[in-house]
Order: sequence, then C-alpha cells, then structure tokens
Amino acid sequence: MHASETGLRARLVDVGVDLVAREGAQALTLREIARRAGVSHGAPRRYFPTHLELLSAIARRGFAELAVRAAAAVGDGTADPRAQLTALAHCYLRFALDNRGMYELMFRHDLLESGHLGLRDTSLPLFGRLVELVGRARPDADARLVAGALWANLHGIAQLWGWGSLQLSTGADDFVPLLRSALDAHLGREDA
Amino acid sequence: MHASETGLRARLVDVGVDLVAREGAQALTLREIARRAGVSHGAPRRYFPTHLELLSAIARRGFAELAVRAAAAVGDGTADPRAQLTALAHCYLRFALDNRGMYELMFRHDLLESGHLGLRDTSLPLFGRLVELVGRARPDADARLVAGALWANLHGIAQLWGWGSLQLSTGADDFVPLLRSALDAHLGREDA
DNA sequence: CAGATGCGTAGACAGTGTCTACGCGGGGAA
DNA sequence: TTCCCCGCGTAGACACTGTCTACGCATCTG
Repeated sequence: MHASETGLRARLVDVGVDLVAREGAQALTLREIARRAGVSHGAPRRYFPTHLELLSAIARRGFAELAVRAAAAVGDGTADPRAQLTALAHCYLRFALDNRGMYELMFRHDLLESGHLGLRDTSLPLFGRLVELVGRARPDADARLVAGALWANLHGIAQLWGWGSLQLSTGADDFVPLLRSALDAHLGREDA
Repeated sequence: MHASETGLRARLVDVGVDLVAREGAQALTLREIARRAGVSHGAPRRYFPTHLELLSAIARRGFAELAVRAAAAVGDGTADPRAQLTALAHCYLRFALDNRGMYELMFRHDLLESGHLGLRDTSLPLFGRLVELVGRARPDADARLVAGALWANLHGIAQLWGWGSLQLSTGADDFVPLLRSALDAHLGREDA
C-alpha cells in the first residue's frame, strides 16, 4: 500500500479537507482520516505528531483558499476602496457560509495549536490588506482600529448567521442587508 | 441554594459551572462531572439523557448569569440609550473575557442541542432590549438591522479578542478603544 | 550481498459517551 | 406486619477516540 503519486502527508490533508466539507468539523477524527486515506490509524503520526497538528494543516488549507478568494475579490486594486472592501466582505461571508465546516475548524482555536503555526502568517496579510483599504476609505480615522472592528463584525456576522442566530425578519436567508449595515457603519454612510 | 440539598440534577449543573470556569470547556467531560459530583458515570443519564443536554443545561446557567448582569448594566432604563448601550456592550465584553470557558461553551453550538432548548428564550430578550435601545438611539435606521450588526460586532470582538487575534498596537490588553470604535460606527459618532 | 533506514502496520492503553442489567432502599397497599 | 413496586444510583460492557511502542517490510546504500 504505497502512497500513490503524492506522499501520504499531502493525501491526509486532502482527505481532511474533503471530509470537513462533507461531514463537518466533528468528523475529522484522526482514525477516520487515516481510514479514508487507506492507511492504518498509526500512519499519520509519522507526519503529524499529534492530531492537532493534522487539523492545523487542514485549517491552513482553508486559510490559503480564503486568501486566494480574497485576492480575487479585491481584483487588481484599481477599484475604489469602498468597492473593494464590499467585495472583500461579501467574499468572506460567502466563504464562511459555503464552507461551514472548514470555517468552524479555522476558528476553533481549541482544535488548532494556539497560534504560531502559520495561521497568523496566513490570515495576517489579509488583515493588512483590510487595514490599508480602510485607511484609504476613511483617512480621518485610526485605520487599524476601524479595520479591527470591521473584521470582528464580519466574523461575528458569519458566526451568528451561520447557525441561525440572526434570523432577522428582513428576508429569508439574505445576509446582504446585514452586511451592508455593517459596512455603512464602519466606513461611513453611502456618500464617498 | 445549596446544591447538596437540591438533588443530583442541580448538583451536576453546579459542578459543571464550576468546572468550566476552572478548567475550560474541554474539561466538561460527562464522567469528570459525575466524578466531581461524587456519583458514578451512569448517574447523570437519569436526568440528562445525553451529554449534550447536560452541557446545554450548564450553558443555560451562563445565559441566565449574563442576563442578570445585562439587566444590572442597563440599570433602571432612565439613562439615555447611548449610555445604556455602552454599558451593555461593556458588560457583554467583560462577561465574555472574564468567563472565557463559559462563553466558549455558550456559543459552541456543536456542543449544545441545536436551539430549541431555551437558549433562544434566554438570549432573545437580551436581543430585544438591544433592538429597543438601538431604535431609540437611532430612530432613522432599521433598528433590527443595526442591532443585529452591533450584536454581531460585539460577538466578533469577544471572540477575536478572546484568543488574541486582535492585538492592535494600540495599547496592551485594552479592548475599550475597539469597543468604542464599534459603538461609534453603529450608533453614529459621539454627538447626540 | 549485507546492513541500515524510511514508512507503514498492529496492538496495547487510558479515556470517552452510551446502553443495559442489576441492586438497594423507602413508601404504599393488602 | 409483609409484600411489592419504583425511584435512583451502581457497575460493567461496548464501540469509539488519541497516543505510544514494538515490529516488519521494502528500498536504497555501502
């Protein structure tokens, strides 16, 4: 039973990404991942000393994917900051709601090795982009502060909406009004 | 008041509340709770058919405690809405950061039976209060929408700050500027 | 050809949540 | 009184989990 073309390490992460998308974060058992990868339950240990490190590797894939989508959302950076921020926010929300299991995994810090594992390195540039855009959209304010508040707002909307805690009477399952309200709040009302 | 006199059911919840405060949410093992309550691991089953129901009961205590603090924070309701909302937000943040384990438990919906367990009933009135205050503070806007966005913002700040993901350079561990920024954003800048 | 080493296997171990059978003790009824 | 029932907790089994350790097999190297 050799690993096919690619090594077992990558295959385990592949299986994990697939599994979390299919069945949620609680399905990411070490033994189940090994099973689906076609190896014994002890095999992952050669590449991931602990279960958390395997989960962290899987989560890193999520952060990478999110970074790709975010980069695509902001485009070439020629659009005005407000439009880029709107696109970024929509992208973030859509990612969180489309990949619920992965998103849960990414922000369940009790499942990940606490920081320092590249998660910061993967999500921080995204935050840097956010700060820069906010700085351009609102030159008057402390960009880091506003960006932090906005980022927290997006995160909170993703979380609360994700498990139905924010069923506002306004529409069925449309998070756009809520998102618009948040963007308006942090970036200032409509007018440039 | 004293748990030892009020039956095993309440004692299990007491032990759980104590345990989650002391050692975090991951320590809330069914068997460990039973151990600390001085009963066998099968005993809880008579009152809580499943582990999740016990955890939900513990979380309900958290929601109740939060509701009490929130009521105390808003006071008699004579203060102006903006001040009440500020107090409410501070109260919420402080609760989340002071009772990190309990807060994590309360919003880990994978640990709780999905809704319908009174969690909604316990947290909804708080949200209702929020909507009402926002409506008074910003009569121009859709109160439910703004309140939802603000609530999400508080939640996001609590989460991100809680695990150090928002270490803004502005000060060491003071979340007040961030909170002020969020409140300013959703309620409008300082001036009445 | 022989040895070493990379890589996966297989079993043990402590721990978990759930299920089931059992026992004990206190009332109520005859 | 005596008997029976039933609430309530015990104890063990079961299928899982993550971790650890000893063991092989294959491949490459000297």
